[in-house]
Amino acid sequence: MESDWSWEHNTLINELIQGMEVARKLKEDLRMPYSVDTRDLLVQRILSSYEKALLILRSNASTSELQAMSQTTTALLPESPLSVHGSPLHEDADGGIKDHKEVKHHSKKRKITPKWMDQVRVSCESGLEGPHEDGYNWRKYGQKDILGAKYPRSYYRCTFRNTQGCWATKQVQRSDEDPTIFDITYKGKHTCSQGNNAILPPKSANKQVKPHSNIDIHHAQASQEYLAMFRNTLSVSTDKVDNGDMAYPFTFPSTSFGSMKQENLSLIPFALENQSFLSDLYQTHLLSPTTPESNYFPSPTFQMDGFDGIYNKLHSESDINEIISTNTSATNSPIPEFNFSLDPVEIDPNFPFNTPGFFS
DNA sequence: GGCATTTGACCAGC
DNA sequence: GCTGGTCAAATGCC
Repeated sequence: MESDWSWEHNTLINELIQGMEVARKLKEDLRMPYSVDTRDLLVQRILSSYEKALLILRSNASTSELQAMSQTTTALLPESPLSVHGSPLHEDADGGIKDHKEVKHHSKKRKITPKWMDQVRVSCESGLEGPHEDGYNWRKYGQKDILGAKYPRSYYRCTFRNTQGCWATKQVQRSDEDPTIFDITYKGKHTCSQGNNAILPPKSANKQVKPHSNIDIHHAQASQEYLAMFRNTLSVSTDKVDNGDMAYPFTFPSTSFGSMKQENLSLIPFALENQSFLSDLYQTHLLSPTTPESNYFPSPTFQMDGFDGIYNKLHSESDINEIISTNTSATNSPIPEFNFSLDPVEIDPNFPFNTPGFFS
């Protein structure tokens, strides 16, 4: 009980601190000839922090529910170990917020589905292709016109459903507002061999996936999902649990994620966003707009397990919301346009850079 | 031929 | 009765 309150308390404090930090940053920006976009971004972040803080204060939800809410964004990863039962955060179909909910299974037609679901938003710069490359092999089994929706909803299930009994499914719904955005709802965990993969499967041909035994399954899946989602210059955001679609502008490099080298570093913003000093570090050292693309990620040692290490540090809703609440800023340039403020860095001198998993 | 996709039908929940 | 989710036959592709 006490720990429950402690968790809420810490989350609340974190949100308020974050809001304060961003407000301070905005204040600095107001003295500089920064773009309106940058200021909008900062304002959005401030509002987001305070909304979340208020939500915590107002919420009648149990601590576990709040924690579940906090973890919602980690569930950007379809394979995140999330299990939320009957959270009041989930509205019905009319409410539109269905990030997680218990899936009933008492129908012959509607087969048994695992007890968690997850929803992510994926936008594709091309606007033409669906976000079907998420690292798993899916087989489309249906398509339905949804009432009130401009575009039909597609239903996919794991290719290995029959061979390996994998009951993971996903639904893909193109957004009415922005056809380049797809709402993807994942249901069920992959119990097939894909679920154990740490290595992104090749985009080509046989689609066979080789297992990787050394990486924790969830993080492996997480990494894989991230990689796959961004492989085609996708930007991803989760639906805000509390207030719709506010997103922070962010664009990813139009480079292939097929090899887990420097390109993978573009995942880092997700992990760093909420760690202000890390965020600043990233923004300054890795994302300088004047820096050629090849120099975006100057540290060749900044690799995937480093990301995992950072990913491990993410626990609160703000962590993840900051990380994945992104928006597409599509450009035709091969060099991504990062709508971040590039402020001077204030690196915590006590930060343990030698922490295992950080600069590995 | 094998596999994936399409699409109309079926079923259960509301 | 309407709607969403799933099934399964038909079809297409490699």
